[in-house]
Amino acid sequence: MFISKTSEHALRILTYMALNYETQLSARNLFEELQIPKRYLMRLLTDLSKSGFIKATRGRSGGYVFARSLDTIYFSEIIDSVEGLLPFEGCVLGSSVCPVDKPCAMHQIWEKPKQTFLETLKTTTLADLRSGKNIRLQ
Amino acid sequence: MFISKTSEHALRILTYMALNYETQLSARNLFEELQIPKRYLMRLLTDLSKSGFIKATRGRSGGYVFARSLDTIYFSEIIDSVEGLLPFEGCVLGSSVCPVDKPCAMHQIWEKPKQTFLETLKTTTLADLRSGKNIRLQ
DNA sequence: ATTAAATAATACCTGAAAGTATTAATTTAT
DNA sequence: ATAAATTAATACTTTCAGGTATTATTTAAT
Repeated sequence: MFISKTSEHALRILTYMALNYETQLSARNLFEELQIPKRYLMRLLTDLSKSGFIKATRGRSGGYVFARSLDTIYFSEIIDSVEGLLPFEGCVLGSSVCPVDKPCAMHQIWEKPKQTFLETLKTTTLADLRSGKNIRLQ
Repeated sequence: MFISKTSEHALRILTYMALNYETQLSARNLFEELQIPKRYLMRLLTDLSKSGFIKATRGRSGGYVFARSLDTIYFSEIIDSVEGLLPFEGCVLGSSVCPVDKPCAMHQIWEKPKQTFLETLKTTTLADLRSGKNIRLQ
């Protein structure tokens, strides 16, 4: 729950790569480290290439490295590219159930933690993991 | 996402019932108000009966009323009975991926909003909806 | 007694996400 | 040139939450 398994995998892949961004990593390397189902992992890597986060080198000594600077890749963008951020931005009970003029019972309960979560996602980059800089919490 | 559709339905059912707790409501009544798929709604009502939140009266003038006082029913208990609270209490990337001694990349990001959310769930009852008392946000 | 209107139990269906399989394309080492 | 090691594309399979269908049971009005 909370985030899809696919987003979960994507985050694990990219955060691991971020902590080792100097080195090109192959699908095999990542599989050994992350234990994400191999074929699924390979597909996700291709997806992440297409999305422009990483770039692939094919052929015998191929593998993946980041296509962009780490400090430009926000956690929000990663989730957004995989499953979209919209579901996180609406109310827990969905926007149709929770119109602005008559908020649902969960609205207040969810509003604050949601904002905190989204804010952090939108202000934290992969570079923040490396720098050891404390991740901003609110 | 975030909470399952089934929890979503359960919350909508119980919060609506809470705002009308004086009156016995049938599945038909609730269907007309909530537009949850009829047969699914009926099954959920049976589940909520078994869980002890509401009690059913069968037969011609049957329907549902609360089985317990509203101020004893916490939002956390509702979600817990439907899908369990555990997934909400662990880390975003799952506890196997995020061991205590080596927290995952998302751990810090999620920790604070998670606590706020859970705290509110655990301290808010259905009675708080009726009383109009401001729901505690942190 | 019969019928209508309600809940209960249980088995089945469906669509989408997660995961697998197969084959093609690319590159480098030999 | 050939083979080995990699990524790419695409189609297939599996699983499960969400939703349906069917039939049984209970109760009250007539």
